[in-house]
Formats: sequence, structure tokens, C-alpha cells
Amino acid sequence: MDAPRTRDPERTRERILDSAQALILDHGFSATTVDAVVGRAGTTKGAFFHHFGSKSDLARALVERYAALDRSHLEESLARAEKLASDPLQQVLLLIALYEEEFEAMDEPFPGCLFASYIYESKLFDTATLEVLRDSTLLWRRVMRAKLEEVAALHPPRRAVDMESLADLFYSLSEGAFIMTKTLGDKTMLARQARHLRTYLELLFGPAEAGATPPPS
Amino acid sequence: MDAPRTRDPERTRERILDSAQALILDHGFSATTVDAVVGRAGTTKGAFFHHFGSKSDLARALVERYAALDRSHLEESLARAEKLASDPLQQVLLLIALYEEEFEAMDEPFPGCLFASYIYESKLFDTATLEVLRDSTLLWRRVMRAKLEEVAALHPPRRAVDMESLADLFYSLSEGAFIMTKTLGDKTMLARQARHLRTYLELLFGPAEAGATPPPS
DNA sequence: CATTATACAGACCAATTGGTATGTTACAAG
DNA sequence: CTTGTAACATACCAATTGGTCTGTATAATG
Repeated sequence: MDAPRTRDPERTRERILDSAQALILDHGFSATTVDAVVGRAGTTKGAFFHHFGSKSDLARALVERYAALDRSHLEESLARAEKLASDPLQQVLLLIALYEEEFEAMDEPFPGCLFASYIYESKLFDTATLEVLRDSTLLWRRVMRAKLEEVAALHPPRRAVDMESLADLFYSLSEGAFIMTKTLGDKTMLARQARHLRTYLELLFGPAEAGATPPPS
Repeated sequence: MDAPRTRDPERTRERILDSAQALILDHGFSATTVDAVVGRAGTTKGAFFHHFGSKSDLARALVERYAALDRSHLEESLARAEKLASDPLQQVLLLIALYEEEFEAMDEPFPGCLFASYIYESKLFDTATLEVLRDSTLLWRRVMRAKLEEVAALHPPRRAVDMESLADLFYSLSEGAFIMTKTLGDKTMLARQARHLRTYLELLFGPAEAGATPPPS
């Protein structure tokens, strides 16, 4: 937030991106003015148009940074889950639980997903920008599906289910939970929704249980 | 779409609302200009500001119409499900299936949910407008929860689950599916996601099955 | 130290936009 | 038929906004 004493173009650029992201998630892209962005970033229009050719340029740079972070975060979480557990089912459950943990640990409600923000103003963006959304969505589908195929190979599902849409469930449920988080101001939404996804996967792929229901956790 | 020969203020108002809704779901509220709205509605600024005091007024009127439609649609679907089945579990499953059916029957992908559109520009709206979003969300929660409590009373769940977040699942999953629909241009998203929710509820509340998995439908 | 390009700052501009003011036309009441 | 009011239409305005232009300070380079 505070300006650096010495010149640091990288930091200035990042501050502009951070400011823009925060504003966009509350006002949308269109209503987020360049003046407001530079104001919050503690810099000026001169700096803005030095780092970005136009406001559209900012949109693309911002969503690319967001997508890269989302991707690396997914890959790291999956790698962690794969180290902590050996069974594919446990790995998926753990992956989801890791996300739950993070969102529960936040002290303020998650401000929202940039992809969702963009998609409800999709006509404002060029195809290259929208392609980033598409690629990110398909990445989640690919990664989750591959893991779920491993699961299904080891633990035959108790119901015949479509694997592609099953792979989409976490992404889909997350986006929905973000919207509810913003609507109700309740930061527990994601974890509570994701918990049901875990329960679903346990019931679908888990071993048949003997009788009694376990006590609530 | 076509203008009426005779004067019909109600119709003019509705045409403006329809036009605004379509534009907002693609451009967001901020980027949707009054000129564009009246252009698409085949009328003029004079008509617009005769029917609505301001653009903010339109926003509120629009979301109130949307919420009322959403509510009556939910209540009618639930009533239908309650007539077609007697068991609460079957009623819930049927309610979800009815929604699947409708979205599958559409010839163009669902253009999106106005609530989600508003929430990602939430800072642009006054509290009265945002209250509509909140109320609609809580209505879904209340209705679904009441029905699910009936279900749980008759069919003890195989896992101890939080009923409130279970009630939120359909709303949440729908919002997520709408975003994926828009991102991928795939109109089958909602039905395929909702199908998993049905399977989850079946596994959670359904009778213990004897062994084999049923053939894919 | 001189030079030059980078990294800003801030005044300025043309276009857009919500809203208004004024006029005109349909339609119902008397 | 007259008249008044609701339902529009259109020209116009002030404010906002993305973008530019000019100027300046910093820092790397020779």
C-alpha cells in the first residue's frame, strides 16, 4: 500500500495490479476508473499508462497474473496432497480439505474470483482475455479428472457417474460459494460447501460402511 | 421486441426491463448505458426516464422483478414436486430434476443470474437493492432446509451433515454452473452438476444398497 | 561527470453518459 | 369536440473518463 522510497517499477506495477483487483471485485471492471486505481495504489496516471498501454491491457495483465497464481496454487496443493497421502481418494479429499483450511483461516471474507467478475462483463473483454478464463477452467477440469480417474480405477464408484462433470464440481461449487460469501458476508461458505463435496466423494468411492453413522466432527 | 402500434405503458416498461437484463448479463450494470437499453428496447430516453426515476431505480426494479420470478418459480416447482411424489426425498430429487429439465430444454445457453451479476458490482448498488439478493438467497436456504429436515426425519442420513449448508448446495452449485456455462458456452453444465447433487442426496439419505452398481442411465 | 533512457507526475482534451428541458402525440373524461 | 394528462420523443448539458502530452527526476551507462 505505501509507496517505496526508491524507484521500483516492478513494485509500482504490482501495486497497480493489486489496487485494480480489489476495486474490480467490488465495482466490476467497467466502473473501476483509472483514477481510482492509481489513487488507491498511491501513484498517478503517468505511472499507469507507462506500465499499461490501456485499460484493456490492464485487464489482460491482471487476469493472467490471477490465472498463473491460481494454477501454481492448484499444482502446489495437489503436490502436497500427493505427498501426504498415497491413496488417490485420500489425495483428492485432502486437496479439497487444504482449500477449506485456507479459506477458513482468512480473517476477512474472500473478496471473490476475478474469473467470475470478468464473465459477467464478458462483452467488455477481447478474446485473448476471455481465453484465459476458459483455459483456467479447463485446467481445473483436466487436473481433477485425471485424479478422479485414478480414484475410480482403485475404488469402483457405487453409482455410474459422469467423470467430467464430477471433475468440475469443485470449481463450480467454489464459484457458487464465493457468490454466497459476498451476498451474505459469511466467510464460512466455501469450507461448508466443500465439506459436502468431500462427503459425496467418500460416499461415492468409499468402502461400504457397516451400519452406524459416525459422530459429527 | 417489436414496438406496439397502440400505446401500452406496461409493455414499454417490460421491454425496457427485458432489454436492460439482457445487456446487463453480458456487459454488467455499469457498462450498460441508458442509450443502449432504450435502443435495444426500441424506444427512447424520454420513455426511460418517464418509467424510471434514474438508472439506479431501474436496477432495483429489475432485480425485484427477477427475485419475484425466481421465488414464484421455486414455489411452483416445489408444489409440482410435492404433488408428483409423496416421499420428501423423492420430492427434493424431483425438484432438482425439474430444474435440470428446464435448463436442458433451452436452445441457447442460460445467459446468467442477475444476482451474481449484481454481487460482483455490489458497490454500485444501494442497500435496498442488495437486500433483495440477500433475501432471495435466504429464501432458497429456508425452503430447501425445511424440505431436507423432512427428509432427514424419515431417512436418517448415513453421515452427520450440516443441514444449513446442505440446503445451500443447490443454489451454490447453480451459480457455479451458470459461470461455467458462460465461460465454456456449454449449456449442459447445470443439468450435469445438479445430477451429482441428486446422486449425493440419494447416497446420503437413500436406503443401503445391496452390492452391485446400477447400469448408467 | 555527461548522457540518455526509464519511471514517473500532472495538466489537458475529446468523447461518452446520466439526466433534463421542452415539445409533441395519443387517449380518456367531461 | 374540448381539454387535460399520461406517454412518449429529442435536443441539449454538465460531469466523468480513458487517454495524451509535456515536463521532471532518477538511475544506469560510457
